[in-house]
Amino acid sequence: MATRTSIGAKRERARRNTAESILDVAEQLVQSRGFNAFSYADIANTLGVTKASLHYHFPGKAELGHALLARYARRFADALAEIDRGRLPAPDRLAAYAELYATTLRRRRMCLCGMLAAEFATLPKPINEAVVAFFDDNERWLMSVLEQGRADGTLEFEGPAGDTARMIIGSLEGAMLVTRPYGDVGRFNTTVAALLASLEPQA
Amino acid sequence: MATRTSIGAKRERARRNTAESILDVAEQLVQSRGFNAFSYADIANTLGVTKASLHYHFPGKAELGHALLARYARRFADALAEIDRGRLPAPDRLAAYAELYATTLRRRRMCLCGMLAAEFATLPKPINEAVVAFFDDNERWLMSVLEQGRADGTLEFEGPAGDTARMIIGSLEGAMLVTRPYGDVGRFNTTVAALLASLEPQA
DNA sequence: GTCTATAGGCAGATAGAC
DNA sequence: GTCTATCTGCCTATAGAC
Repeated sequence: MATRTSIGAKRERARRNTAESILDVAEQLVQSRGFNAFSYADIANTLGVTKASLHYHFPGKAELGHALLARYARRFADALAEIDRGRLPAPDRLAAYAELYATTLRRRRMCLCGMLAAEFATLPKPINEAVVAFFDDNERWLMSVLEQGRADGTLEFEGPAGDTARMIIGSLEGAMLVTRPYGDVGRFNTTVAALLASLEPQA
Repeated sequence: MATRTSIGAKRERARRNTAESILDVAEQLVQSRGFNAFSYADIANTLGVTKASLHYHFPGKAELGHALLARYARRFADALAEIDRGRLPAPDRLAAYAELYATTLRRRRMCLCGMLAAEFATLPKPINEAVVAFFDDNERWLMSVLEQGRADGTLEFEGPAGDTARMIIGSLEGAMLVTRPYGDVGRFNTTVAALLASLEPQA
């Protein structure tokens, strides 16, 4: 049968590249405008193809969104793994983590999951579940950094590490959210500096 | 001429009440679903009137949104004035401020301006300007509380009060944003507790 | 003030040719 | 894989009767 597994490797690569291009454009649109504020027509016009063509790669908007989120979560996990690879002290890992957000903001984008969290009440269930999973992953990673930092004395905070992890995620997402209307990254940076400083051990 | 000033006071009141009801429903929809995810049809169905009737009170969605924001900002300012009226110590004022957010969250809503900040790139200019003005107002109020607290020794923080004010706004907005997918207000409360504790003078 | 009726556009989606 | 053509439905908005 003429399934995808039987088509040539070259074509398969082309198909994947098209799909990736679609996700690239969709990602930019969702992160800057929101899931409910972009259409297949937007992507089609940007790429110079028709809407029908997009439906070949992603049957519907829900599937596109889910694929988008899966890729985003994978990349984010890779970025965290890359930070870990450096074997940096805990405070430096936190700074590197915050820098991931700053980079997104400099591209005038909101965190994908922060945007989707705002639209949560209107999204398909699979997308919602992936959003929660994303935050859970972030929380776990931060918890381990925080606990390590507290153990070796490079970080200082009270209560469960999970609470502080949640506070960090919330603060970074919120700083992004409020900063974007001002278009001023400095606004974000001062908040991050204050946040990281509050976790430093008292002299 | 048959302007609004010439109609009876009774009718004028009825008109205002209808307009208020429309704003009530719109507010609920925007805060839970977003400006781009509700329609005149949603409001009309909820109130049991037709879409055309809504257009009598608010010519278009942009005007409705602007009126909504104006009312919200006015009420928020009133709430802040009410907090000031109590002449509480600075830390208590901050707690009361955070409680405004908590109340919104308990009603399963996002801060109106936090939601609109997410959708910023897609909104009419007048709405965007009102969103920025709202955050500016909040920042000013927090600044004065923070400075007063630092002066009388009830609060402790480093750097300009404006930076800490921005951090507080961002943290509260972000905590709301991330908490909503979990539907667990406790998540929000732990962040707020940590935030307020970090501003307490060191023992 | 609220209604019916309707315009005009864009959304997401599908069928079928190439 | 991408196209043209088309469907259906919902959107914002308006005209005009009551």
